[in-house]
Amino acid sequence: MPELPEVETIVRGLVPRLEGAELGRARLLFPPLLRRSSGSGLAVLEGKRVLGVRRRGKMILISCEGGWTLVFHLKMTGQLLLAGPDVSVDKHTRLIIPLRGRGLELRFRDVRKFGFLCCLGPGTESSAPELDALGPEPLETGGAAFARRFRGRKGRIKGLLLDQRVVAGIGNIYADEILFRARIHPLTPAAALGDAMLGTLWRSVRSVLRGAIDRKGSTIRDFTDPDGEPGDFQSLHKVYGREGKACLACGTPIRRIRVGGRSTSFCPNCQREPRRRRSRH
DNA sequence: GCCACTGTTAGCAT
DNA sequence: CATGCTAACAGTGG
Repeated sequence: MPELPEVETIVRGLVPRLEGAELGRARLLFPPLLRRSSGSGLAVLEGKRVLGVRRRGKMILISCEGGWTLVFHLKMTGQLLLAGPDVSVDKHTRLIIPLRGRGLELRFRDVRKFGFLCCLGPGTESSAPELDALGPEPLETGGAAFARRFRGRKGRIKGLLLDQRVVAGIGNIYADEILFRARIHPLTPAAALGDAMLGTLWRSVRSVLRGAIDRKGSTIRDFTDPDGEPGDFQSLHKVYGREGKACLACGTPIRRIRVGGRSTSFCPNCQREPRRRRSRH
């Protein structure tokens, strides 16, 4: 499930123990994980130090000496874990990179194998399509710039929130929570939202994502931080996973529909149906 | 056993 | 360009 708040939680957990660490020899247990690499795979990393760990959208970027950058995407079930070498390695572990002198390993674990890793050489970071196509960071974008990404667009607002090219980092859970907070129906065409509502949407994006980061993310099934600790924002979800339960604002049963193939939960009273185009008669 | 469902997103058809 | 469906994979629950 890792969306922006979960990925941010992972990055914050990695920073103190990864930055400055020297990488050992990587063991790639599931080679298809490595989607893009310049030259000889991960061998180039051995002996290099980690200079920084940061997040871009839902991706984790680990920059190393020599201008090399590791880019992880966790997709549905990926995890980055810090474990002692004595901790058992299960069948879902896809990559192990020892951290020399720290008694720790960085491990990538991914039950469904959707996740990927890119190992980008010096100067190639901006040419990676995975990064290049991403929209702006929602927590670093002002209200006017945010509104501009949506204003006048014909697509449904939920679909646009999920589109990583429009804005980076929002996934299915937080899209529903954001729309509930903004009191916007998920099927509303973006073009039907005036600047006032786009402002409300922008503030909802920020408060929901910040609140979730404060709670260290949502654990629905298997999300954990690098130490294996779950988040607890799921206890504050207003609509996701609450189909049939009473809306916490008005008591109306939460409904679940499908929008663009994605399960979508909302309150039919708080989030009013967009005006349908009426056929003339 | 079978079927539906799951937090992502790339690719392809319409 | 927009929208909608499927696949990639594995596990869970009815």
